[in-house]
Amino acid sequence: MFTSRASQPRSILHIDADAFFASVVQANDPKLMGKPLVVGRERGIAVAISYEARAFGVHRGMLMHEVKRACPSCVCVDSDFELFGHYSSRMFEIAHRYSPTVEEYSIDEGFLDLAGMRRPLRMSYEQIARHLQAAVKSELNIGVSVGVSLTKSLAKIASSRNKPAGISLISPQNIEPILQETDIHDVWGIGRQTAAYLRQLGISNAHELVSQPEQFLLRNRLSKPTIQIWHELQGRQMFDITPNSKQACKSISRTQTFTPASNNKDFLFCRLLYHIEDAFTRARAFGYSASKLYIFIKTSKFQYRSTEINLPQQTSYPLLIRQQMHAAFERIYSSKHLYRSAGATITNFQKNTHTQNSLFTDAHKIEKLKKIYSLFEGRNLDFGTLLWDQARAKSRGGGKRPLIKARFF
DNA sequence: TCTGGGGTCCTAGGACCC
DNA sequence: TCTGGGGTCCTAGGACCC
Repeated sequence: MFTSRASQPRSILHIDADAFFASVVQANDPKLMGKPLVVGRERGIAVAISYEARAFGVHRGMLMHEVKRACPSCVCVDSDFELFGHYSSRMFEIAHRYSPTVEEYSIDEGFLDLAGMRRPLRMSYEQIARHLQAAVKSELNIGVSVGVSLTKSLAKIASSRNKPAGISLISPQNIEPILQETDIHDVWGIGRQTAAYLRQLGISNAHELVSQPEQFLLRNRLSKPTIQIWHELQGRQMFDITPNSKQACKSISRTQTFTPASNNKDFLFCRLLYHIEDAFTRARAFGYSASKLYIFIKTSKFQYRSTEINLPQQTSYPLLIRQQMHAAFERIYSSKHLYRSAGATITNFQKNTHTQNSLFTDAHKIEKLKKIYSLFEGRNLDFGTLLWDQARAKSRGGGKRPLIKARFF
């Protein structure tokens, strides 16, 4: 195996599926192969677009009726995340044949550590890339683009150079012209804000960034991630490959936009409760309890008002903490604004090994709550939904018969 | 591009303590 | 009692990613 990897130059491969969702749908239904296709019908906006549809000018975020206008022959389908997940797992299974160290970065892209792999595989890096690409094509019938370079950031640039079905290697010999061709905003981790700031400083491509001395970055107060990227683009590895054993997520969020925007206090609070319940339902499915919540409401001008709630103890049942939730909501709500969405994130998870022994409630009460919750879960209902329905009925003036009479807040 | 949903990580500034 | 300097923790909010 690999003993002294640290002394070897790093070599990282980035694999990125081409139009993944659309490709999977096509691979799964050969009649659709080669046809313009859009995934995401259920939400009314195009989420994934096949290359055939892109040729008609269809792009991400387009409304479905606009898609139909731009490309009448376009086939539109719903997302099928089970199917996508299945193809994703198989793609990463294939990737594991070429390296024991694979990071599943997202459903459709990943990183492989290739250091030390040329000899056991009896292949050059370029051959490894070609074999991997060919294996995915022949076994799954989906196209991937592959980039190989010294760091994750450079490998990302490499894989994006010749999409679709591209293969690209960035070595110390060809690095400079490639960075010159790479717009600063196309560098992984440089978003709109940082790109705009860098342009102000006279930096518009990746090469201009790496040509600056570190002092320049410090003087201009660029953030830690930007400085890490600056190192990465020069071949110095800052971002490790972290093989994910598919375990723990760190937080669970739920949010939804509503129309029209509203400043109805009850309605907003009920939306929050609904999302908190939903997040906890998910957490319970993982066997998690949480001790920190974030709640936020977003104004019609896209400004966030948020706050956090720290619980004295892990919980799986948010009904136990509704006083804290209401107090937190009072901190962020102002009747002066209209709000377009509300959401919640729960975090600081612990695996539930045994039932929580209580500080602020007793075991009997928890057992009772569990029963109530399981009843709701079985019926696809929860307190949040009921409260929301109640608030909606109220805001329509039809609040004669509240679904729940209890005083929650 | 007038903007959906689910994530992760970083930072500035205040509170608090020594 | 007043003051300065520094460390740490917490919170709100940004920025970015897919």
